[in-house]
Amino acid sequence: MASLALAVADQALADLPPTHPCGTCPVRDIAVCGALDDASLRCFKEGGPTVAYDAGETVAFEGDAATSVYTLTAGLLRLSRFLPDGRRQIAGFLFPGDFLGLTLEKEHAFTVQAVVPSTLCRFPRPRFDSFAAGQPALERRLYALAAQELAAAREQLVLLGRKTATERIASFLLMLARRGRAEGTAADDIRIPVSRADMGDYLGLRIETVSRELSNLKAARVIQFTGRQTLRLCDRDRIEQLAEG
Amino acid sequence: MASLALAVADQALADLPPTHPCGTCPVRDIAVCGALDDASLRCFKEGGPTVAYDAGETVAFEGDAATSVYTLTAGLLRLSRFLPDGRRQIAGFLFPGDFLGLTLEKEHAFTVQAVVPSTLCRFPRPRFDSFAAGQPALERRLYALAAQELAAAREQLVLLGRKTATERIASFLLMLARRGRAEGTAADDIRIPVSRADMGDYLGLRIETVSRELSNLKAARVIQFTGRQTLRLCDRDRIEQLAEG
DNA sequence: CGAGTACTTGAGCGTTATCAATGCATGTGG
DNA sequence: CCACATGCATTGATAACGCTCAAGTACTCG
Repeated sequence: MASLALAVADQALADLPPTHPCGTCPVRDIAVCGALDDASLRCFKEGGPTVAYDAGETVAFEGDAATSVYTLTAGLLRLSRFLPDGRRQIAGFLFPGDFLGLTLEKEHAFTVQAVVPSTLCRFPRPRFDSFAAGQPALERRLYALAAQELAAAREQLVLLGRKTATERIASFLLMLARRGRAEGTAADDIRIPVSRADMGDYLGLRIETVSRELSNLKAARVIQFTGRQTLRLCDRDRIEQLAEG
Repeated sequence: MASLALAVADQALADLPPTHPCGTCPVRDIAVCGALDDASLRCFKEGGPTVAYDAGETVAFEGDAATSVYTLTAGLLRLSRFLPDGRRQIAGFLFPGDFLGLTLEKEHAFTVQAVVPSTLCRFPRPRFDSFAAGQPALERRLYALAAQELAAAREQLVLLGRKTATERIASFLLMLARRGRAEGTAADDIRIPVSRADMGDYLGLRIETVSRELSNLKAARVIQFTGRQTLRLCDRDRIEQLAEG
């Protein structure tokens, strides 16, 4: 399946001019652009710049006019909302290949920030919309992405509304394990790509609680730290049990 | 805007055979079907039955094969997830005109139940998918709906992850007020269409907490009950302040 | 009018938040 | 190379918010 997609992408790229920016795009086949053939892509990308952000930099503030949409080509972004007194909720993370701009609203509903140095491929929204209108495959892909994000958000609703701190941490680690596996990491090796603070604000917990729960799992020999951001699942059955209550 | 949509719908309906089920559909112009002209609609709906459920009945269980999609024509549905020990989280409610089936997954991710007696317009999924493939307007509408649901789910993430009980209740009441206004109710009159139990499981609170918070708002003269399920906002500024922390 | 269900109110407890201190890397300048 | 600053993570003590358990009240419907 993946190899088929790659083959198709290679085929398409073969016909792109050697200097075309999409020729070296690391997420060419997994991003929305994957819905386009080479001729469309060539036209599509004409003039759209690539932009880079350092760790911590803000791509867009909540309330800003959403004049562009993006594909994340490298790095990691977070979508967050701030309450007036400083409380923060992270609504989700964007990984390479993910699309930023799954909305018809004219303003950003969340603040978008780089967690680590990141690069994005930018498309002015009017251009993107008019282009999409003539490309049913692209629109279908957008729908598929939105449906997928919706499912993920609803899973997170269950976590935030009804799971205990232990269950939240266990669920989060399993989610990372799943993602890591998809990227080819050893099945039980996990890299937590964010700080404890981001983890807490994603899971609806304070940073101290995150730390304590991780320490509990370590003490129970369910996980084993191999670094501050890396760990190994020692007892996958147990952690799956913990994640579901 | 609404009147324009109605005019277009009337135009289209004028050409439908008098006995066509869509002719009397109360949500004809607001549902996904609104993206279709009369000829398409006539063909689209051919043979798809209307189904009815009593309050409390289950339309689909989590894990069931999702063999159909639906438009809710009357009533109210809830999407819920149950944890092994009986905890329940309601991920959302569906109101008349809403679409059930915004996913490409083959199984239902949530249990769907009628909150009050409800009727749905059913479409076998294979038929719906093949039909949609030839109707860009329908696919665009699906994307719009998914994007809208995604935004709503992310708002709810903020509520569940970071808001206090008081803030959750206030936010919920304002949401109902907004919805009521869209349907033409007096601006500050609210009908809570669900039980306290449903309210709690939607807001990540216990039923007792919901009750207590409502009592607090009543004691503070911010709201005034006109019935168990109906109330009036006496101090909208205050409640908006409460909702945002 | 009576039975059953839904909702409200109360008392006490537990999980997680808050406040505070300590630990542990990494980096900088003397 | 070490002293120190800085940023992030861990650990501890205490408190608060919302949960649990229990009783009481008020609808709704036969």
